[in-house]
Amino acid sequence: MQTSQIYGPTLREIPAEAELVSHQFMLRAGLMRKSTAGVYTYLPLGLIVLHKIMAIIREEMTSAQGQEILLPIMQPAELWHETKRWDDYGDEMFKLVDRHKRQFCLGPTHEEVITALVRADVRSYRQLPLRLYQIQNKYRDEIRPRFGVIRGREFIMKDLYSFDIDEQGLHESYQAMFQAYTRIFERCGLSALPVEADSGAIGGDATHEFMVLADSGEADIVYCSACDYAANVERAEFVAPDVHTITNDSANSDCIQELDTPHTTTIDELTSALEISADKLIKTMIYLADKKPIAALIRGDYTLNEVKLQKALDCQELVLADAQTTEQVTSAPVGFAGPVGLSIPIIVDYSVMTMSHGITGANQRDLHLANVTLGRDYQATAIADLREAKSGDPCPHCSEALESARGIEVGQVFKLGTKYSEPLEATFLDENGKKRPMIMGCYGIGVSRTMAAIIEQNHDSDGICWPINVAPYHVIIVPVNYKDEAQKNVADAVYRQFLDAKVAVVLDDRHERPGVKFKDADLIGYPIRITVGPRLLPEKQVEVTIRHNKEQLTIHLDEVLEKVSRLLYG
RNA sequence: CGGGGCGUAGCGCAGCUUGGCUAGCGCGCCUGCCUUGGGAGCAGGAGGCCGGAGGUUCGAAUCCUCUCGCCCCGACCA
Repeated sequence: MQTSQIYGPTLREIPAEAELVSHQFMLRAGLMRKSTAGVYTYLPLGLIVLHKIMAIIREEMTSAQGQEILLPIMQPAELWHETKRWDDYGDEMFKLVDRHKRQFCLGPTHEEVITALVRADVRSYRQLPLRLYQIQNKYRDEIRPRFGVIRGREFIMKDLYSFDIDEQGLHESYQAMFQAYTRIFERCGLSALPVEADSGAIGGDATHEFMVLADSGEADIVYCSACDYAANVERAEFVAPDVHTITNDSANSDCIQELDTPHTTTIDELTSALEISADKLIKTMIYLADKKPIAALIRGDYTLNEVKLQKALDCQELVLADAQTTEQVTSAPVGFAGPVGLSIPIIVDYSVMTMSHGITGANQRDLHLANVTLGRDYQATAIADLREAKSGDPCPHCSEALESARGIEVGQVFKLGTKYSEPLEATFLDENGKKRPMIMGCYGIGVSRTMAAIIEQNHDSDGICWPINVAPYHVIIVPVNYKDEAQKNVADAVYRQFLDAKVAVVLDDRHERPGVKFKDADLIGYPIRITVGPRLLPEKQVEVTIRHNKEQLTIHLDEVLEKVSRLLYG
């Protein structure tokens, strides 16, 4: 291919809308253009990269006994009603109506359709296990599309669904996918970390997310450098404290004392007014769980994790109560809530179990209570792990201090169990002729997002440094002056030589000044650049530049194909 | 959905507060000359419904109302 023929206009300036480097470079290098918020057109170079990522995925899916199919984007509402997700998925789903007033959605995910497909055709355990996958556009009406292709409303995803006869089979499918994912991201030139995760709206038991560590990532994760524990903070657990410590401590505690705390409503104000540290305080937060008020208690210096609280409460909707509700429930202004005397459910974090001299709100204006003790002064409806993990917290496996990082989620694997096969009645007859629901798993990779993640991890100030496996082309040949007969002849000859050797090569045949061509080559990120110029040509030599480390080699024309091939393919 | 910001040439922006001549600048684009090792130079040129609708006014990019779109922060998510 010749660069003059490639439709991929490069931009000198950074488009105002792009915040992340990956987004900026994808636009500047001419890989894609925006169509509307969260929706993009891929141009030739960008599409080649996508195809390369997909090819890697397909190979690994095939090795893991995956079979490719293509499910519809447009899906009927009835299916989604069967699993109750038509409403549960809510505003995030693009919904549409046909001329007969029938309702449809653009698939945000495909559990329903694929389960419906399999239930129609699979009846016997002899037909299982099945691992079916697709690479398909998905649609989610994101509240706020962001970061270019990383949070789009239309995006490309690979999703595989496994159907097994029992837990053991599911476990094998899960492991097979887990390992395939590890290989896929490695081959894409990414360092991706599998972390324990929360299963969210899709539901299910075990789940891991594959995170590409990047400061620009949206997910907060913690990991242990002493063992292999790693988790999304939504999920990261704390070990429950020893029960014996609790009873002993509370027996020794002093009686409740009232503290005058005029206009002192926040943790910060309390610590300075009372001259104590935040770990002596008990934060009481009033939430509305499915519209009913509940109180959640956690130590003053910790952050409450709403995902954990929602799980502990087993509710659909969880929001922090408004001021009015809080005042009604606690009969005090916001900032003076406490557990003593409350008549709503009280969920207590582990951190509060061992606190015998806790300071809490008194449910009365300008008043707090000291020495508040669980079991004596108030009762817990439930005790749970509600705390959000952060750097320095103990690892739940080995107690070493955790470290924190941010990550871009590029893939996730779920054990779904019978969450979809039961409501959708995807069943089979086992060897005893007994009807059983299939045991399912689902496994996704954000393909378009992976492309952005690769750029986040592989770039410098000049542009993208594509890993070879996903580079749109491997080599670019840049004649310094293509109008110069000698340079043109050599450049053309080297180009032909590489073409014949089946190397993915482009020739910069534009009559541009060299600076322009070098800048574009760096921006687009061809792994190897071969410069044909007047300096070395008399010696029958060319200059070979390695994009990712800027290393330059002088190579004789007779050896250029061989040496470059070795650089590329080892 | 709450908070903030922005829509003026393909891209990046000025002009708007205080209404007034033909709406500007840089980059890109076209033609010619010239130049060729890191986004050159000279000369000429094309390109605008100033996001849209309504209003105020003798007169609106500029003021008012409504609307659409885009971006950022937050709550939600591959």
